[in-house]
Amino acid sequence: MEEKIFKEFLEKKGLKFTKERASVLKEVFSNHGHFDLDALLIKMRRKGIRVSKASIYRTLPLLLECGLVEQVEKVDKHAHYEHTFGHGHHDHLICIKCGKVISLFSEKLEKLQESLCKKEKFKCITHTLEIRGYCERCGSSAR
Amino acid sequence: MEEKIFKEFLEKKGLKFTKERASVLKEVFSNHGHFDLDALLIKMRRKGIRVSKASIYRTLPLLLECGLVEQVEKVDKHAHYEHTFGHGHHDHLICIKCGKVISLFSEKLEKLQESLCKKEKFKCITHTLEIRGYCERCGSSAR
DNA sequence: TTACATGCAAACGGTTTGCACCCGG
DNA sequence: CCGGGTGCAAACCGTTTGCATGTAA
Repeated sequence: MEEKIFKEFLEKKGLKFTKERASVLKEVFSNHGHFDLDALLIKMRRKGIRVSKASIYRTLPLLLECGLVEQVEKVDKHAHYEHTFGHGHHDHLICIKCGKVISLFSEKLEKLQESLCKKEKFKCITHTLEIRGYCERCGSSAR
Repeated sequence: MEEKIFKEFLEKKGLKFTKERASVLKEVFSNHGHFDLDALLIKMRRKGIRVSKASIYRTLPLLLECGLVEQVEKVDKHAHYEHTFGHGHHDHLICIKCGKVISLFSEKLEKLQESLCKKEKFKCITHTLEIRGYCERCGSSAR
């Protein structure tokens, strides 16, 4: 369970599992799909959970560091995230019209990337593949 | 030649080919490799070329739009760019230690992406693959 | 001549930080 | 009790913009 992973991670670093961190974690895992920081805050406020924006900003890097959350780039100008638990690494198709994000994972793609890194003697840690274009719905009406 | 492409692009949009735009274009194409806006400005100042930061900020989107420049994401917190003329689209390996950017292009990778898009009925316009890790030099000394 | 561009400096807006108080271990 | 955490508001800083002036076509 994600809470256990997070707790152990914090403990290992001599950090505390506070109620604020617990609620951010819980909220992040309560929906699938990507989110941005403001949306997260708003949803938490609606549920009556009190956390400051600063705490969310301070918690997210920890979640990234322990691998429970990944960053999705370039949806718009702020950072977007999504939790990884239960689906692991994957890539994204981002619709430049409606903003929809389609996740996909391709074993073949991962393998190919690995071999490209090997060719360059590059030690791959993470990667991000983002394909921008029009989703099925927007594709037909696209200019 | 890139200047011709840019001129035609501007003309088509009813915009002007000013000396500021010309010098930004020239500077962008005077070195290979990626750059950020401040570095570009500093280099231009050193050469005695006077352009305001605002003009560079206003010129770069045009260069992106006409495909002469592409954006490289996530090197650090500001936007990085590179011109595409003479090498076309390619992907990046970014060293998270020294910041080195290795460009690579793989036909196989492009084909694979295309077929993934087709499967999702997604009309691909652009894509970005960025692999972060350690380059050969930093890989050995990495913690 | 007349849009469109430029330079400057001010405004923006997402993210980070300093600080006084709080609390998990 | 102590060292890390929180909330708040201010500071940051890259990017955008308003405006008076300049200039390509």
